[in-house]
Amino acid sequence: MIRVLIVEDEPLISRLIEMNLTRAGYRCTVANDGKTAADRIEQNDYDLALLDIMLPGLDGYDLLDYLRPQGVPVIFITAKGTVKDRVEGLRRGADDYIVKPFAVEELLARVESVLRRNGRGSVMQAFDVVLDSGAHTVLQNGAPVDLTPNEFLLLEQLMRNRGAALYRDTLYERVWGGDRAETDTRTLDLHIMRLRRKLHWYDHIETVYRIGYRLKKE
Amino acid sequence: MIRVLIVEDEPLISRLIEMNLTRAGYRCTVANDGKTAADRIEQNDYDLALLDIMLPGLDGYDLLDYLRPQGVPVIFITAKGTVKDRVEGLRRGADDYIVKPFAVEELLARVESVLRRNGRGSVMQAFDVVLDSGAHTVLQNGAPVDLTPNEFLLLEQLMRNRGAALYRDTLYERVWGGDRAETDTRTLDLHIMRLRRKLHWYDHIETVYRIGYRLKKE
DNA sequence: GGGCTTTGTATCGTAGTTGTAACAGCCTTT
DNA sequence: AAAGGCTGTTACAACTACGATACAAAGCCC
Repeated sequence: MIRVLIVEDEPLISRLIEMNLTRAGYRCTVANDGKTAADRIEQNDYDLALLDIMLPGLDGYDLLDYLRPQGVPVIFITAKGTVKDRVEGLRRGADDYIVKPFAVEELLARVESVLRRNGRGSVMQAFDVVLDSGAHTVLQNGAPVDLTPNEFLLLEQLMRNRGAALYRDTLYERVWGGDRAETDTRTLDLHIMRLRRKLHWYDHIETVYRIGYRLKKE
Repeated sequence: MIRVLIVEDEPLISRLIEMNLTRAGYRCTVANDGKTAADRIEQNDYDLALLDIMLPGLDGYDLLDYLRPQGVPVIFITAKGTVKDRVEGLRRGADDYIVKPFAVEELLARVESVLRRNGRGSVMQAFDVVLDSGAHTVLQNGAPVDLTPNEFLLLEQLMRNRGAALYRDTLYERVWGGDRAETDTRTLDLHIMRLRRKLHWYDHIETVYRIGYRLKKE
């Protein structure tokens, strides 16, 4: 279980973050000001902290000083996306920053990326496979499976959206990058085939004709 | 149940949208201005928001900033169909836009398309059949039914507009694409037949002579 | 640079899907 | 009741999409 501390004085924002991270499988704690945040930090171990810079009482920079010695990675949340703020945050040792307003995808991506860099990630399971996005490992029945980077990304997408039919476009976009608009190549099919072969998941990964692919539920 | 937030200050328009979406099976909430919309957003989870850009108080762009972080897809409703507005809306992260005045069919089509792209398929039920547009599956008495893509789309249309007689033109347009203006082929009848046969729905799908087809209500 | 892995294109075969043609039967109007 | 248009059904041929293999290009690690 990955514990995340959210320090943010705007309830609207903190609730958004909490909701989305909780839904993504993280355990969240929210603090509205620097003082209570410091208390929480003293009493608990966190795997990640999201800090608003501008806070009543102790500000984000102060909290960073508490957290860094503990080895807790920090992502700053800042309203002003000025270069100055950004540089200042990173200079002081933040792992990343995110500018309000932000897209939820971006938030999740950064959280995951930071956790990954720090050796922590979310763990997903489907059938006989356990995928650890932090450690970048895939185990099948406890035995490691050797996947290439793209195969890993593809599997991650399928597992993250288990049961849903994912459109070819969507998969191309999420695995190969947003600029890619290919629908006429066999690349995706090829990678699906390689996944099926490596995992012996010929039945578990279902083809949805003319739509895309879907990871069986159950 | 799919929840849709409609933010629109012209009662005539908002009522029109609400009526049609409600009839199509969505649960709607209407807000007349940006402030109340923000309140609603805070207190509820929505699966989709339809935002008029020009609003008293907070405008559509402001609301977009609240909604995007939550992962709520957004469709802008704009009076001015200028290229500039469209681009601006999409650039800021809207999923789609629709220009006033609009056809109801277009509205429904865009709503559906956006929901689908965002993986929020609706689950509909009629008689012994459950259709999940997200997973792209159809179950009859719990057993999966194998439908081809066009059969699936056709069934989806019938179920979404249960009880209403759908014109042949309308069905052609929604299933086969808007550019198609064929009324002289047997294609639609053929697909209706295939649906009736696969689902044993000889009575449930009714023929409306000279008009089109209708899915029986009860 | 050499050998390895990874990736993507080209290609072919196959399975699944689709629509037209053709005809039979039905509905409605006159 | 007859005529004329509409719909139901079948069969088949064209078409599209996917699975699979081989191979070449690109990246990577010594």
